[in-house]
Amino acid sequence: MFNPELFFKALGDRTRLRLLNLMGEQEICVCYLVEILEQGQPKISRHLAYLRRAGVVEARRDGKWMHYRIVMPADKGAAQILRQTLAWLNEERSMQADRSRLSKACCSPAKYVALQSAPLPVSVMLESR
Amino acid sequence: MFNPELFFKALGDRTRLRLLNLMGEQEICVCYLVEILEQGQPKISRHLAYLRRAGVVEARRDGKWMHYRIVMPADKGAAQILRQTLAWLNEERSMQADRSRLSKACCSPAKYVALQSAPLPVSVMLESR
DNA sequence: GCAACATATTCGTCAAAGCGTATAAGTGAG
DNA sequence: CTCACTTATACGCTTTGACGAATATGTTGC
Repeated sequence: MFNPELFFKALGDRTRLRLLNLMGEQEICVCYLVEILEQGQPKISRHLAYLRRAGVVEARRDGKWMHYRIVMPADKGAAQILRQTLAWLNEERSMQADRSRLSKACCSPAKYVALQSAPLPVSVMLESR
Repeated sequence: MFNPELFFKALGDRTRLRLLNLMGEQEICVCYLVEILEQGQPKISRHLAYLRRAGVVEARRDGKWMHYRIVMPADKGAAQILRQTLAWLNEERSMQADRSRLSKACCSPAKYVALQSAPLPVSVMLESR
């Protein structure tokens, strides 16, 4: 029982698309999202809540931090469209720029005052072992 | 230069999804849309205008009548998502019911007072030759 | 317990969008 | 030109949603 209207409403906002783009395949901490998008923390939080209500993302608590990840809808059709959308975003220059900034931030979090003690995304942690 | 936000906003409304579902692969007259959805004519017209602004449909005038059809966006990613969305809608019971009512209305437009002289969809015209 | 930190929610305001009613615009028939 | 018909738009109203600022909630360490 999936609701297409709610699903597409969730995708109909630039900030939310940018968030989904940054989550991509991997879980990511809210503090990175705030830092990369350069938008107020409450704004990011509200959009994440919207995405969660729409069933597009899930959250996991890790001490003080919250990690968000994309969750593929049980509905096959919705899942396929979501995957397609992520691939589509991948081709946009501004979305590529966001991901590029994320990589940089992960490599040297000390440069970003707000990220000095932030937990790295899983993929970066694996790479740096 | 396609705008994902606008595109998804266009898909984020139940009435518009129903309209797209009815247009499917074929052009269709506004009067049928009004009749099948059982919604006020101005409402339908407004949603069609929204879809047109978003670049998802195009209109063709035919005397007093206006025929709308889905137009695949030039952007490859958007086109693919739109196609998948239509296929997804195809699986919904309520959407199937809409299409079923459309077929019935086309077969016996006389039953629908408002459709007595309405132009048939192209595919029905071909079948009835 | 408290203080510091990360995140979520509330509040007030504003713009966007949905709706029904009424009306305008475009077309064809007479 | 006028009337009948189809579709589009304007108007007023209500709801939704986006935003920043302030505040609340939840966690860790002391």
